[in-house]
Amino acid sequence: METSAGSTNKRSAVTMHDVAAHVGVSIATVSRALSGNRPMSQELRDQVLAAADKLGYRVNLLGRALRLQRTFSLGLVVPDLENPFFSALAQQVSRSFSKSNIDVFIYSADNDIKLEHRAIQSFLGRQVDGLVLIPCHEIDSQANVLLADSSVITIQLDRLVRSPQTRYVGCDNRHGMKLVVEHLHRDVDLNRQPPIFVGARATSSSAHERLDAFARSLPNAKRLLGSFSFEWGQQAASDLIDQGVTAGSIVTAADVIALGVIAGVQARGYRIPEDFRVIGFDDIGVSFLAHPALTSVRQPVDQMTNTIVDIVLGDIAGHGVAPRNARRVFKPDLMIRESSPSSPL
Amino acid sequence: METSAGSTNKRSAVTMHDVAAHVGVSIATVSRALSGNRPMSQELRDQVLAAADKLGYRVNLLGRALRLQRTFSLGLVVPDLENPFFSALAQQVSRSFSKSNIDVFIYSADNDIKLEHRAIQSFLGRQVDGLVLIPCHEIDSQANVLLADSSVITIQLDRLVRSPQTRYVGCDNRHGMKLVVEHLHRDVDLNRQPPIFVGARATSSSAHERLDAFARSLPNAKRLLGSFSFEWGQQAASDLIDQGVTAGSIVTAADVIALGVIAGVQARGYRIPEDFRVIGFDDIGVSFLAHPALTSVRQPVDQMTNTIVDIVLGDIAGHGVAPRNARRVFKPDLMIRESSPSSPL
DNA sequence: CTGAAAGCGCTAACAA
DNA sequence: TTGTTAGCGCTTTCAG
Repeated sequence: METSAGSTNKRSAVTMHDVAAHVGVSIATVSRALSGNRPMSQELRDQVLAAADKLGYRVNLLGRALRLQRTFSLGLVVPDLENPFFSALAQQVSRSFSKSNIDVFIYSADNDIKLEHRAIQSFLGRQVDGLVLIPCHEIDSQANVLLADSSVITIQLDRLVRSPQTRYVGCDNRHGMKLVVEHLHRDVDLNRQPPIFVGARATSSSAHERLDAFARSLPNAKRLLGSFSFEWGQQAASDLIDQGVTAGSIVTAADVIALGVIAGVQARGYRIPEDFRVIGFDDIGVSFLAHPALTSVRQPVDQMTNTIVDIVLGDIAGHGVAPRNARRVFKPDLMIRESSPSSPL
Repeated sequence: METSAGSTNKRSAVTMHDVAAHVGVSIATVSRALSGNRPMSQELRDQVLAAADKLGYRVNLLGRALRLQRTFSLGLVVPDLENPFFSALAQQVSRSFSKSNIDVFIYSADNDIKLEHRAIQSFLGRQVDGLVLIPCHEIDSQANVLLADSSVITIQLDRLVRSPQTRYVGCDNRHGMKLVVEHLHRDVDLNRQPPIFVGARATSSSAHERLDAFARSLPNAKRLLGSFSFEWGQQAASDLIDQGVTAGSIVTAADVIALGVIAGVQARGYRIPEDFRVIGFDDIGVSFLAHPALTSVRQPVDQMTNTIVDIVLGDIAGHGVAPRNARRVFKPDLMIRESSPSSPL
């Protein structure tokens, strides 16, 4: 009576031995019948298949993997699923692999370097065929990335740890920021709406590069640095207005920040884009929530994730893979919308 | 030269045999030293540990799992990670299990019943210790849920497939809607701002229950049904205004819809809450993006996910688990904010 | 075309 | 305390 009440899950699944016994053949025959890539008599195969179906046989992928030294799986470690950009990326990576025979498993590190380590250890221990990492931190994640890379093909996505010898797929952040700056010079009266940068502290490569590119182009512009969050954008807007700023072209390091800025600006009664222009970065995830619609740098996510598929499948097939230090960086586009239109105001 | 260029990942990992040989003991000793739960001499243990460390040994969890018939893993299948409510749920499930020794792996079904099936097959084949499912579809997912439930402890989260005998953890949608209706009766001039429901077609139990509860309480109210998306909310707002509606209390079936309604209403120049009140459901994910802040029914997500942990750990430990048909439903709260304040306008 | 047997890496029962 | 061995479920030589 101490056993589970009402639970009748069959933990001891039916194995190939059961199927073999049922038909009266060897397990080798069952294996061949199921895999289908060895010559054998059609009627025996049909018999085996029927028996497998009848008994409810399901292959134990652990046994197969142990024998094959392949798991047909990929681990994806993301810093935080509540960040809509990362969840959108995760979704897109999954979707790109769904056309292949590789299963993508997502692990959220919850912005915790220890959990990130645990995720990688777990994936490696489970012998994934590849690993895609969006590192939590530009410095602290380095050891984690190297650990992964030493055991299995690993690709960093979006963010890049300081380390020369690891594969990376991402977008050209500097180019994206260049597009933004060109837009400002071309379409904006910068005397009336001077540029202001609301970014994130440089704890990740994307924060780093976007800030850097902006600062080089517009070294005299005001810069505020916080985190990749809505709250920070909101607060930055509030701070600016408290400082007496009543107009400007606010360039942000991410759409989530831009959404916060918009909310903060509007809450204080200013208009977008008449008083403040707002420009985002990423153009993915929830950026469609912005009102007015957000001018933003669109990352070429499809290209990025398809490239990852190519690299991983290439490595598995074993033919001339991207070298270990390959950096595949794609050029983003600027999507001009209402929050910073292409005409001076 | 046809081998991978520059790739030197060691696919053949170091095993217990290597460690054993290095120290000059049997693999059993290595196993005992590493697991640490068998009596053995301290110095030998230290020796083994040192060797394991030196050689870069990492346990192969496939081998262990095959032997133990346990994987210390849980599969979580979500319909769609781009829906911020589901990604927030996934994050919270992960977080709740991070305190345990169970790893949570997330699989996105991309709202596709075939992919959902593949995810479940993959998890079952990989012998997960448990499965948490947010089914894609109230009807079509039934076979998938039953498949899962027949092999391993499985818990449906948030959405419930039509089937009597499966475990479920969720929130009391009818009670949540009741709180909303009470709020309307108590705080709103319903002659000036009559109730309107903007929901989702009843293809999932949550859509179903929320609609049903609203319709029973306010049978004469206008009802519009679409999907769980921002776009639908936006369009519904637009449609209403096109129909000549200029004021109302818009009750939605989800925050994502509410955000769309807010955008749609504001785009047409109406004010919230003076013209239209807007009330959400879930209060999780990106609902903080709303401006004005969104009055919403808050799901008790912590309670829900902690309950899942209890059920799963209980099942694994084998002591008197929740029966197979257990339904654990938690009462939500109404969070009253600016989009529908507690005073008539 | 089919079967016997080895072995992927691990743990635990049994011996010593 | 330590070693030997069986076996978890599978695929694949190697014989027949």
